Amino acid sequence: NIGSPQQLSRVLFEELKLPKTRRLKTGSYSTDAQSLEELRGAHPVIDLILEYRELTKLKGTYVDALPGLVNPRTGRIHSDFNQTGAATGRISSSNPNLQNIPVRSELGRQIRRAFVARDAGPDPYLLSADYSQIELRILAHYTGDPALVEAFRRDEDIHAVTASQVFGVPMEKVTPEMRRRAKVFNFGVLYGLTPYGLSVRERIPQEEAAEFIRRYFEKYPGVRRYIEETVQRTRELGYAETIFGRRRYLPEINSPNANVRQAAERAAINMPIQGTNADIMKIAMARVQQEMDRRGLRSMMVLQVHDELIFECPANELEEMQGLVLDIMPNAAQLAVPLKVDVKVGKTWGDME
DNA sequence: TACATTTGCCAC
DNA sequence: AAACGTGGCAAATGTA
Ligand SMILES: Nc1nc2c(ncn2[C@H]2C[C@H](O)[C@@H](COP(=O)(O)OP(=O)(O)OP(=O)(O)O)O2)c(=O)[nH]1
Ligand SMILES: [Mn+2]
Ligand SMILES: [Mn+2]
Repeated sequence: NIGSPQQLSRVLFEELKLPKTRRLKTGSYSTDAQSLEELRGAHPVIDLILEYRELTKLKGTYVDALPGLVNPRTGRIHSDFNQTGAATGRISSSNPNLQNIPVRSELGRQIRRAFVARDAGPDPYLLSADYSQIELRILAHYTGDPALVEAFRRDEDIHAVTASQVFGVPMEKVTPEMRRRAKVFNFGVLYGLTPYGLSVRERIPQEEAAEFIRRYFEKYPGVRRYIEETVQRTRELGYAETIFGRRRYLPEINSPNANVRQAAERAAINMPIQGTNADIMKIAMARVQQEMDRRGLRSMMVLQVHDELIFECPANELEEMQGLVLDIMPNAAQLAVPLKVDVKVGKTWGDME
């Protein structure tokens, strides 16, 4: 059974005697996609296993599961949005989780296309409003770092700048996939990614990884100061907090166990920023809905995906809704840098422009 | 049958 | 996973 990591591991490492991957805490060898990537070329079955994994993941979690969750009365999927779902202040979504609908692979995007506008008037559309580089903007506010602050006042795209530098290509040649990986790098380094971690993820030598991270902190020196001050402050107070005062208690930050303590330190670095994002979003949601009610619009707020709101709108309300979210969302908080929101419109969630 | 744990992976 | 953070879900496996 390819779906059993235990059985798969026995075939790969005992019967086929392929090179051993990293060890899990139980002593077995990992068969996750990251590890299997390294075995590509060692045996033709590896590519097939990776393909099997992608297909069974999408089929099992989404394609098979979602149709059964359509409410027969409304013909719609009704997820739970859990107000206290996350320790940072984020909400979570369950039964089903609509905050992790695929988007990355083309096959995944096909699943997203199943979410369509239908019930808002005679000619309904979906409208999405997503904050641009949101946690980097909050970081700029916290740190006051000159390079970060200047970049956002000039409306630059830091994810793209990082991509251009890390992949050694001019800005015009940065692809969406490169920008996505640069995003992982930007947030990863900010929240404690180590040279070891980066070397494993990007399959580069640890020295090279260390050099990328060194350049990141050299470019944005305020970030290191933020990290050190935040960890120290959390040690003293016993909690981390957002700009708006939301707290997360982290007693483990004073643990004698170094692993436990360091994990708490990374959580402490993350919480004020991820949590402020959540606070801003909650403020924006309340104000947007209030304004929609006040104007008596037929548009509906249907989804929240952490820094993104999705509305189902009649065609004749699209322009007004775009104006409304662009008035309210960027002004939900006044930070040291502007907040920016990207609006897209489409018939399905999978193709929005 | 019910529930917990482990492994893996989707999203932000 | 010691080794970015925050979640939820499926399948296999183990226990009661
Ligand atoms: N720690 C961490 N946070 C992430 C990661 N991916 C997304 N986030 C957080 C930080 C982002 O600012 C926030 C919203 O995600 P988005 O995909 O919308 O990215 P972002 O707004 O930064 O860029 P964008 O301009 O919308 O493409 O979620 C990640 O891999 N690690
Ligand atoms: Mn965003
Ligand atoms: Mn987003």
